[in-house]
Amino acid sequence: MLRTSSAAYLLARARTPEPPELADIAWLKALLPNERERALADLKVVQVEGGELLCRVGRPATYWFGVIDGLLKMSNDTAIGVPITFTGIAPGGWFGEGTVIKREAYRYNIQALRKSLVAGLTVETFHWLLDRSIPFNRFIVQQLNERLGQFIAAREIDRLGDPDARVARSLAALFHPILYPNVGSLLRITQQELGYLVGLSRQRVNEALSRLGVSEAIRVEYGGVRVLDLERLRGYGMR
DNA sequence: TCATTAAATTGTT
DNA sequence: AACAATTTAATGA
Repeated sequence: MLRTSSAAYLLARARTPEPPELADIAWLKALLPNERERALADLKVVQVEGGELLCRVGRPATYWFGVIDGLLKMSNDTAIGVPITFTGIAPGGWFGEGTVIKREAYRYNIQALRKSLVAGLTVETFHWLLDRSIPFNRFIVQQLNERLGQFIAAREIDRLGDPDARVARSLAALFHPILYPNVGSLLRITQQELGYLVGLSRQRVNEALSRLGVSEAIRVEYGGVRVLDLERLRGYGMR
């Protein structure tokens, strides 16, 4: 039961965003009043159900997306059909700027792991801001820089043999304060969802989380994980 | 608002 | 993969 969403469909369902949802968009606050006004007018917010695809490989990029609430995953289908997950995208995270800048087609699938609120800025407005706003450019540069760091870290995670360490580092990535500023100290994610992201069974994730809890790096809660010590989580299993 | 019931999530085998 | 226990969400008085 996998529903797909065309850009037109998303647009048709979009509603005008309300202040509480937009209050947490970091880059909006840095804009000049007239630029912010235009961005606000262009922003669309849609609710997507768990399992829905926001963008598909090959579709032309029409929006730059941001997660208001919920959890998404970025993945790709390999030649043999086994999808590989690149990363999860948590509240406050924005993505797709690489593709939007080049005016190309999406190179990955973005799927909602559960019901989520997603904001979209059109390519036109994105470029309009890129052409005149220095704060906006700063945000984008920082965004690209941080994400590069995260992808390099992800390569290391893949090579880690210890499942506990993989869960720890993947979790730490989702608590990245710059890429996902609105996660806070409590990340709403089920152990099943975390299993999808890390590529482990739910049982193994459960086991890993228990140990991370014992080490005081996190506290396992119903339907989520609370970070007690982000540094400890990042360095779990290293010596 | 409260009690009951269904659904989701977790911990364990 | 299956099970029971626990927590949350939904429902209706």
